[in-house]
Amino acid sequence: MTRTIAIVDGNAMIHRAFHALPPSMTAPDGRPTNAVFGLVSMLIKLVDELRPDGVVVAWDKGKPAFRTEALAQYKAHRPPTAQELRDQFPMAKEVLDALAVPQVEVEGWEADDLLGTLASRGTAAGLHVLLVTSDRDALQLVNETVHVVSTKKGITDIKIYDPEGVKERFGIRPDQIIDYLGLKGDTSDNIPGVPGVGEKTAAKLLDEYGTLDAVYENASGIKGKLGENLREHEQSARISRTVATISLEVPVDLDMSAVEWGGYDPHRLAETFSKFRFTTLLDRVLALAGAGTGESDAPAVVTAHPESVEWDRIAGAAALDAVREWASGPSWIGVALDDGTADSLFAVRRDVAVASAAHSRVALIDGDHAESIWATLLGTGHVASGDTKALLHELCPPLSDGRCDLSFDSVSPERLFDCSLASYLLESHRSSFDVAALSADYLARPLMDSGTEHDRVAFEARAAAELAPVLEERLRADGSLSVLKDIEIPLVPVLARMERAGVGLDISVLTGLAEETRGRISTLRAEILREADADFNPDSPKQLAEVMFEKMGLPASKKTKTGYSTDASVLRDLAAAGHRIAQLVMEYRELTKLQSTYIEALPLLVADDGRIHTTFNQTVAATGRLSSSNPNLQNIPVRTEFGRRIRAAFVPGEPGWVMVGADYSQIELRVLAHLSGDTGLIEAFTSGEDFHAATAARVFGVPVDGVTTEYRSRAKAVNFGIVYGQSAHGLADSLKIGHAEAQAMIDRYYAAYPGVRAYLDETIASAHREGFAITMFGRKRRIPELASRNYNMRSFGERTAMNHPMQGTAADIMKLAMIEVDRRLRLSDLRARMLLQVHDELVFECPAHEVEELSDLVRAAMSDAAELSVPLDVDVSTGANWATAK
DNA sequence: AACGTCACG
DNA sequence: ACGTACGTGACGTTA
Repeated sequence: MTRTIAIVDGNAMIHRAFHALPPSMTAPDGRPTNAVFGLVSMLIKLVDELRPDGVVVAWDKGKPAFRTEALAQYKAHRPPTAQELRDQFPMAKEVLDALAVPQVEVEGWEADDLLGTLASRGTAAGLHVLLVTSDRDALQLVNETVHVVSTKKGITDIKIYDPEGVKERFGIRPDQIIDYLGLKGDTSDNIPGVPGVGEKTAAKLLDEYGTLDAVYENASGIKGKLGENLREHEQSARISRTVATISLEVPVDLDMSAVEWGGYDPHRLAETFSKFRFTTLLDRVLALAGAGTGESDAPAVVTAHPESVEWDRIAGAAALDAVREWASGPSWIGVALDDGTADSLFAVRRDVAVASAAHSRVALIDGDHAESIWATLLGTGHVASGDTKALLHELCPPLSDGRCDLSFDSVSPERLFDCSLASYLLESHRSSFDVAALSADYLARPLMDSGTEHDRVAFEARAAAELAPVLEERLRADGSLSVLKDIEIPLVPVLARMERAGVGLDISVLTGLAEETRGRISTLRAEILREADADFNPDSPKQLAEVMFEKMGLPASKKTKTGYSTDASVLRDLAAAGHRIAQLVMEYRELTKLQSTYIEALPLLVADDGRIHTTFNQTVAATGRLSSSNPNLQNIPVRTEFGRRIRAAFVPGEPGWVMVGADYSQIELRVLAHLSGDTGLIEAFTSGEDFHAATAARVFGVPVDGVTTEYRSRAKAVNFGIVYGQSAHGLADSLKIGHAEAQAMIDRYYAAYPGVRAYLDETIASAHREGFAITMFGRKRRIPELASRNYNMRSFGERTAMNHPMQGTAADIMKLAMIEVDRRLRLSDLRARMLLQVHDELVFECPAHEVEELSDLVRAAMSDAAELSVPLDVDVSTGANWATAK
């Protein structure tokens, strides 16, 4: 039997343990022991779960010359290790000695390099090697017989990386890791990489070109800011790669084949552990006795869960036939896609698994033949999956001109079931909606108890087939089935089309802004340092707080968990008091934020079709709103003049086309008017007056034409407050007025709109009774905080209960509107396309001559999306870019 | 990984 | 005597 040796990066693990555990545990002499305790717990867990035959711990001892010579600043800016941790190194070594775990360190080498060297020797000696480290660099060493064990959250939750695992997590092969690190850099080690290149871009480049060298052979052809950055920082990338490369040739003296776990002297172990007060750990070690000393050779007993007996698997022509047969039936069939393997530079082949619960069978369809079954599956089958939108994207590959063949127009929502969406409606705050988690919670069994990554697709398809009827019944019992069938599922193809369409980005607009901004940022930075008379990093809130509140002695007002706050409200007050540094930092913050988040980041995300494709997430926001990521196109700047110049970079994709924006006006407050039935509020929306002014008139008891700007802006703040679940403190903060004054305004508001008060009181009462808040369309949000004995938690729950029906109903209405707009667009002859949704706004592009027809269509569909007791007004505007279509 | 900060509705 | 306005995602720093 092949022996397995675990090699632990002692430095990485002890650091992780130190930060993960509270410093409360101490040895009898008062020295903290949290890091040692964590390191040893992790070792015990490792031995218990993975049963290696031997364990070795490697330590840093200096830095290798090849790294510091290549990069003088390597790990140079690291703050010195905390004294509380430094004290624990000798203790850790003593405890490991007592455990009879061999420890290795070699002058002038880091633990990483020892891991590399020992792994390569282990392989040569025919051993299996587990590298235990939280350091990503080690992933370059992964192969069929060397795996990396990494800790996830905390220190005892572990993840094992084999070559497939690396591919799955990072999108690249282990042998590409050093090139990846060369491109991406590593801030914590002070390795620069290429500016603007992060995880995503590095993986994409390597996926496309294979190696760093190949990237540079083709660098001249890479366009935009990315190409520029790559060319300009080639040396940096190459140096970074050198530094990130782990040595396999450290002169270390250790006979791997002699390493064995369990050779400790129990008496000495008991003595050492009691010295550090590790009594619970001692019991755990002794309970492991025998592990690795013979018993571990016995095969582990795997008890299969009675319900998880494997279904039949069929492949090839039989699988295709079976799928055709199942698709004609009325039961849900489960479908899952694998992660795909790159066939060539352009094509990714993704295998498909299709499962039928009625037949207890899974059909495995090879990616090469998948295309032929999609039409059958989605044209006639009842398809259940964990990610319907992904299936639709798979079905709708981009055409060579970058457009999409909208062949899934024939897909009927009645024949789609999405397990993630179903469970989202049942428990919108779940942490995970993937099929594995749903299987555990709704089928009461793990997705798979054994098997390789390749089997995962089959198990997923099967779980989807079994989950669909279970979830459907749960939703029906909960009264939430119609939200799934009438809103969420029909929205899926709409979102798929929008994602696929993408939005045009004029990079030259951003390049222009970048040039203006760069100079201004460095000037501001220099001025800040001069004003402070100190050299520090103004990007660091911690350093900034130290400089402003300690060195310069400015008055600190607000606190955060970890120290003094330097946020915008603090800076604004300081600037108003005449402190120039605060003014400078405010401007610096505004520019660096826009620079790093938008101006530099967006051009890197332009796809081959010249457009940006976001992802709309349907299971993230607890209220039923969508969210947008990679990139987030729902937070593109608009509030400042400079911000709007960024928004102006979003343009139509074809000459002669324009952008069209359509916004709901005050949708949440209109929903409140409807839900509360308050006659005053309804009147405010039907009178045709400016809404906030009308509120001011009522609240302050003046005629509408006597409303001053000050009154109006106060009324506006109260209106906002209502939507968020009013509190006097919050209002006082936002208006910078006293608590009593804020309370008085709220009282006047409720006096003016008594129906609102009654409605909100009843909403809270019902949420307490039922445990959830609910929208007009039946979307529930569970609010467990309402049952809390903690006042703050409970208050939070009550604000949530008030906010959910307004934010959630508005989200429902917008989703219904999108479904209807999309339907009408497809029925029309218009070439117009819906591109983005920003909560109360939709963004389109269309040929200039279609503007009028599109505007009418959109306005009508949005206004009619729900029947309220107030009109749903929609503002439509058109422009050459998104900034002017506003 | 967690935190502070800030972009949006 | 407490202490917050509701909902998101991304970036840079820090530990």
